[in-house]
Amino acid sequence: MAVSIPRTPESVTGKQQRTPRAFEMVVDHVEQSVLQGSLKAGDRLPGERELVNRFAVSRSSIREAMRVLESSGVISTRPGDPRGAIILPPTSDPLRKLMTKLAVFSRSSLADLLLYRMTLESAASSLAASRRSAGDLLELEKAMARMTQCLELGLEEFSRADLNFHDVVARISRNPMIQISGEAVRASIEDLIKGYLRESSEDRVLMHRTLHHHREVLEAIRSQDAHVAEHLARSSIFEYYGHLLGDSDRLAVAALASFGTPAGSVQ
Amino acid sequence: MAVSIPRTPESVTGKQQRTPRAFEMVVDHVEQSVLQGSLKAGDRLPGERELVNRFAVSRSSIREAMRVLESSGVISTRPGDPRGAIILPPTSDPLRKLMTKLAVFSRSSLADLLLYRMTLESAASSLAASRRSAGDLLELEKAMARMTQCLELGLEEFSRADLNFHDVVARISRNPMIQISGEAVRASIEDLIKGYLRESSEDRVLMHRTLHHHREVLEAIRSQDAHVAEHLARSSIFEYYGHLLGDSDRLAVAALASFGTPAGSVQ
DNA sequence: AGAGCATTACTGGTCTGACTACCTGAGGCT
DNA sequence: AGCCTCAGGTAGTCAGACCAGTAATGCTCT
Repeated sequence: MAVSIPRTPESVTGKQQRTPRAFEMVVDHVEQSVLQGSLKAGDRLPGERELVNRFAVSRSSIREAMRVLESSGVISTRPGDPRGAIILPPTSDPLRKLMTKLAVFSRSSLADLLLYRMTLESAASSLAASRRSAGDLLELEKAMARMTQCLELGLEEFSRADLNFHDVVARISRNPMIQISGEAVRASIEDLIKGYLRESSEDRVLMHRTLHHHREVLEAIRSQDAHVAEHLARSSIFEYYGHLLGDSDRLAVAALASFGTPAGSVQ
Repeated sequence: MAVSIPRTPESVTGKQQRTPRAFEMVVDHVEQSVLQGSLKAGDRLPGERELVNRFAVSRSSIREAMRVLESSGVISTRPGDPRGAIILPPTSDPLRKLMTKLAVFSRSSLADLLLYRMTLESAASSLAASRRSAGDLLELEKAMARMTQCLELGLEEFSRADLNFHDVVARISRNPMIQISGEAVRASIEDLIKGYLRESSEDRVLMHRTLHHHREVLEAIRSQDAHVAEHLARSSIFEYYGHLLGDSDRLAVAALASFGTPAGSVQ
């Protein structure tokens, strides 16, 4: 009998890839199951000890797999829960964390994130205008009302209500990717400028102007004017955050913001 | 003496958050170290057994932390390496993977993905027009040339060259987020329509029309006309993939594609 | 001395078995 | 019905062991 068989016939491929680790098998299998629909959001994974039997690996390996799946937002675990890990619906949370991390590590500027966000918000507004139902309009009005209430509570509360408005618009766009990416970049920007936003005498002016912009966006969505909604969304973000940018960055962001300006109408 | 102290004074915040787990301490500590610069790319972490001493947790917990850090691209490990895990330079790789996963898990329709992609590509083209250098133009020409060569090699090869062109444009936009999201959604779309693209007698027409569109985009970037570049990018994607959509979807996508049409110019 | 090679002393990857704190659901109580 | 208790099983954690693999050490040969 052959004594020493090369682990894999990679001598052929030439691509020296490492021996797959035990936990990777488990991760791949679960991800594939979610992908193929045999595991849906809300479903439960068997307990760790049961997974040990199914995959024929030790509990350590199972647990390492759980950590990886958890960190990419596929599952969630709770100590003591006899029902096992739960499959999560796709959310923006892990994306947000990675985005923030990358933004900080690579020193990518606030301008980069704002450009990305303007792109997404304007698309969301455009789609929302095309697809909004009567009920959606009510939700938007509610979000507007919340912003109005927060006028008195300071910039921080107001910002929260502001973000909520954008969340609603993104939801109405009915495009999961735009929605999730939007949530992630909004949160990431918040993480980054936390602290930069200090009390200022101009806060009231900024908040009122923002409120006005949002009202315009809402009306564009109401009248299902996708193009106007798209344009307004861009400029409104620029108006809100532009003052945080350096001169050169501001110029670049303004250029993108100006796109779609209806010839000789809104300003 | 008090007998039973609440684990944390969260009774105040009301925000019932779970007891931090052992491996999370390790993850946070390493991430903070990288963030604060005390750990730079290329540095080595101590071996797992040494980390057990430093953090006073078991090796299992250390290993779970390693898996999390690995999956978010902070470190890389190799079996048997006596120098310990290595700190990786920040890359967009994990973000791209997560985004791709999200695109697949969210079960977005082709129309959803196309809308998302049109949004990103147009933003990338706009920025590329604003920021392109002379060298960038050369790269774009090279990508164009490759597409021209692939005219003879069939739709599959041509599509690859097409995607490459978009990659180059995205790179020139110099916005990491737009670039990464673009890569992810392009890959997802390819996965989704793989197989749907079958040989057709109209392939040559499609390819030539696409080539023409890309030439227009390139010229807009050359003349630094951001608005035209943005518009052309949208419509060119629609032209390329539109025939794969159902009627209602096609209408919605066309609506977004039409945004920014310069009044009474192109077409 | 310097190049090449076997050895050695670790490493990461995996497994086992144990303990604790905790959650859930069943059954009994009011 | 609603509340409480409690048993069973769970995730989280730990200690200890083994294996396959790496790289630096020290040795040999030239």
